[in-house]
Amino acid sequence: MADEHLLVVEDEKKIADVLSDYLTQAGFTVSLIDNGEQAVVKIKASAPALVLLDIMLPGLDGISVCREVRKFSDVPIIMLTARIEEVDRLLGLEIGADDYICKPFSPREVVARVKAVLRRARPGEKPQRLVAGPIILDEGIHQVTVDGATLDLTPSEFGLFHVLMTFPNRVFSRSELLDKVQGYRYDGYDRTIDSHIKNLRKKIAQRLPDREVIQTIYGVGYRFTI
Amino acid sequence: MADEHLLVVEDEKKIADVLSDYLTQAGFTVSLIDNGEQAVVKIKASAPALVLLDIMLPGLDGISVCREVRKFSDVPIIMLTARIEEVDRLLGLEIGADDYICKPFSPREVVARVKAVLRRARPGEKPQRLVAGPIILDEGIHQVTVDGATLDLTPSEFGLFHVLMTFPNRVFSRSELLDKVQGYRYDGYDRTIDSHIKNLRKKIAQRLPDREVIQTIYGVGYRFTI
DNA sequence: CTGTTTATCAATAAATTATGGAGAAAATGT
DNA sequence: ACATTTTCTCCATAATTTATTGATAAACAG
Repeated sequence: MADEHLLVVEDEKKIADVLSDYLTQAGFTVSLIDNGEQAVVKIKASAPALVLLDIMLPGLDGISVCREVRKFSDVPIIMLTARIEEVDRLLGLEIGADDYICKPFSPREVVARVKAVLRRARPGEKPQRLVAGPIILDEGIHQVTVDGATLDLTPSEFGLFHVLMTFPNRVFSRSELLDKVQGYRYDGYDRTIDSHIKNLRKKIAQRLPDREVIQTIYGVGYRFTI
Repeated sequence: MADEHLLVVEDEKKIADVLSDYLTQAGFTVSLIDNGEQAVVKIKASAPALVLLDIMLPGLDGISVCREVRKFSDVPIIMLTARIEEVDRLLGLEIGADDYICKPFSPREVVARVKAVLRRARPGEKPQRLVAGPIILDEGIHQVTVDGATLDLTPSEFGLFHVLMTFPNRVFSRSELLDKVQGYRYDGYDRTIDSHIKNLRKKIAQRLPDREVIQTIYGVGYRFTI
């Protein structure tokens, strides 16, 4: 098995360690996170192959984490729940997870499910690349290239550009962009987006000096155009 | 956003007020109820578009309210809970809520979730494009095109044209147009609209020289005709 | 013809966005 | 755990865009 990187989000250290042990032994590389906020950040930054996500977490709960993540990534997510009845309810909430495992689970089962989900996720992969003229945004490797040259973007810049590129021509308001990029459990200053846009524009302009790829719609927001 | 009516069931006045403020600002109409019994009656009577329901209530608690309501209505319900652990418990109870938000929550999050639930609940979204002959107004990309050529409109011009185009042939008075476009100001000078109409006409005329798309009804106002 | 309504113009006011930079926060390396 | 680096957020202010207004001319209705 190729060396694939998994992220386990679990606050009970004992469970986390057991999972980590078995998964490592199965040939995966495993990172542990014990809270929701960090999980979202980590997923955005490290783009794991799969996430094992406990529902009960301190701070941002698993359901919210899942929702957040789905705003910027299709990474496979397996939810860990305390009781079987929960699964039905979860399915109704459309949170976008790929599988559910109930506690108490056998490590063997977890490994099997992880492999199953990975197998399922691999072939018909969703468009992990957004292409617009000379610009290519590759979700998988978390990288943007212009005419083949890589742009060195920060996480926020990447997230922002990703949202904009998913809907070319569509205008996004600042608060929409804030929501999509950082999640809505956040009270931020609209104008922070301006700063990121400024830096993003500067980096893009290094490679595409003549074109204004990100346009300002006065009184409304920003949009991306090829 | 269409003017939609929400019901907030919350006994802590401070929280209720904050919620009301933010939701109102987001364009919703909000009613407040501070106890469960009245909530059920109110929901039956006023058929709100969505209910925000605190779990801890004097008298009939939120869970019971939710169950009651589900006997006669599918109105979307978002539960407000004090602790994340409660959500796990609630998920098992199958009370029929559409989403859960834990305190303390940011108003931004609440607004976002309300919109998300409404979006999900809404069957077919409204057409986001208005078409009239060669003229297309696209709300999503905030753009008006005439025969494929883009018009560069200011926010007021766009808003004005949007209102006019929603009801072709209907005459709008100046104060009506002022209200629809800016919503908040009373002290506005009717004749301001004239200026905007002038500029709008000029921009449209560049692409449609022969037709008078915006007509003046002397002593009444303006109307849009194909 | 006369009073009223609308059109146009351009100066000024108001609102929005751009930008640079400082300090905070977060991530990273040791 | 600590120091270093990177990134994020926010603020002040400059630059830009849009809105408003009043004056005046033109069009309209009776």
